[in-house]
Amino acid sequence: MPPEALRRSRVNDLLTSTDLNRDVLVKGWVRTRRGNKYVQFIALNDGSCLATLQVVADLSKFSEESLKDITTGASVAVRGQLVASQGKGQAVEVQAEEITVLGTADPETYPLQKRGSDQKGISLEALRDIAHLRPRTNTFGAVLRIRHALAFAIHQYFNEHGFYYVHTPIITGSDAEGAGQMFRVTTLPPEHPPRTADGSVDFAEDFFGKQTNLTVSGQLEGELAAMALGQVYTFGPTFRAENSNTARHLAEFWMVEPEMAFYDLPDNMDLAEDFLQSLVRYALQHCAADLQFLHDTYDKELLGRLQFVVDNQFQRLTYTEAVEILKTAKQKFEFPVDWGTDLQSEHERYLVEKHFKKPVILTNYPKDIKAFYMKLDDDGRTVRAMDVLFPGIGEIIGGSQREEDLGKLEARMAEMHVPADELWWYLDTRRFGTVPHSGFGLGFERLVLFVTGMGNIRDVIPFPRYPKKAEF
RNA sequence: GCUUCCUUAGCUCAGCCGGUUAGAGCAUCUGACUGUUAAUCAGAGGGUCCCUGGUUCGAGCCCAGGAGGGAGCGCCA
Repeated sequence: MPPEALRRSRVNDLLTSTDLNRDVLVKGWVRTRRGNKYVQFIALNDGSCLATLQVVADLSKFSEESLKDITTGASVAVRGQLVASQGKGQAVEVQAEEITVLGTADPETYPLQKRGSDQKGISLEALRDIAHLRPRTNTFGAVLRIRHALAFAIHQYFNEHGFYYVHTPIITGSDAEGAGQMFRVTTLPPEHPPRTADGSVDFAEDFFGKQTNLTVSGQLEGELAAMALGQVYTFGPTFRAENSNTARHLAEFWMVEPEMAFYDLPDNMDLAEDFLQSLVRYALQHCAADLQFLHDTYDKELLGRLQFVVDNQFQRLTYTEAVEILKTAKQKFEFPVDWGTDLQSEHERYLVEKHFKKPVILTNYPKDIKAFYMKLDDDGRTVRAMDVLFPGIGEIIGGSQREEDLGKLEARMAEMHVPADELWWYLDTRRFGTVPHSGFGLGFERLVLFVTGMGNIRDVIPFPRYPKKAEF
């Protein structure tokens, strides 16, 4: 077969191949090159897996000069024989016949040189400054493959359970969704915007003829779709203009929001629990090598923790019961626990990591600390809210049964100063054929954070956006 | 936004009580070595000590302001 006819093989396929002693073509990026003047070894990675393929260059076939540009980070195409490895450490290797350098990487300026024998490489913080190159590291390759697998598993889960994927708008005309500060979307000139008679900016002149923002949630539109399709979900970008500086917040993140007609709160909890367990199980089954690497490198309890979540039921209890546990806890808290105030993250951590030692679903929060659309309990004091709390992450899911009674919903909106006239279309769902329904929001990066065991949410999204950072 | 810590070579970090010419490991470069495995061995090059100002005979070190980053908290997913 002439070399031109050879199809490129992926590194992952070659490493697992038992079809040896054949011509192969591989292309990828050089991780390291080592050897002597007689034989050189090139570790080649193409992103198809964590491992590298060993390419052997016999110096009787290659001049030292021709290998000079094969440095860490360079891209190459290799044609050669796939053979059983002569050395230890790998089953197969490629005896190179021909190596073409596709792109060089100047060793003096390419920042991702191999790690030293002291094991100290470039820190995760330093890698954030070169986020355009960090996918080439073992860590970010593993994280991005796991991130992909989880996104795929989400679509697969919902598809298999009769949910429809709906696309809710990114630009929204209402700022009444109540989930935090919003980013304004405008085409008005920032220097001299048109003004109304009273001097304020005249948004009637703006692109949409009104003030518009980036969405903070697709939930309200998701509810509209659920009132026709039954079970739906959204999976899209979400924007919060909060000045949040933590390892668990981003200004731009991806959120999964299922919304189900005819689901009450227990149905909602059942779905959330099965959903999360299925996703973690999927990652364990399909990302074993990448997870093992992250386990060995960063977090020796990662695999045990993931398996535990899959194997054990989540602990369900009401907010009121949680407050009782916290009040009698021997642990000293910085903030006092009082019925009616929201739990601090130290309280949530105690419940999850110390008291129950498993994921917790807290329900029936006081109505005054939750959103207007949550269904009021019969006692009139609490609402049918649920927060799923995970170890190390805190709140990974927030959801509720929605208030389906028009009168009660309007009363809650009035109480909480939510402008009902702007949400006339939302209220129409309660006006025409209203049904009990529920839903929740899963922070996708928080899921990736949990599954990868990474410590900072900025390291589980390719190009993180947070206060003072929109590079790349 | 608040609290707190940090910023010294490409990277990870030392740097004593304020005292001569700024230190290590890794990386890079050069050389050696017939199958390496984070190769090994020998040598070399590499510095705006984050910035600005101040104190001092003398500042990487002390003081003030600024910038950037980490961790914790709040907001939440």
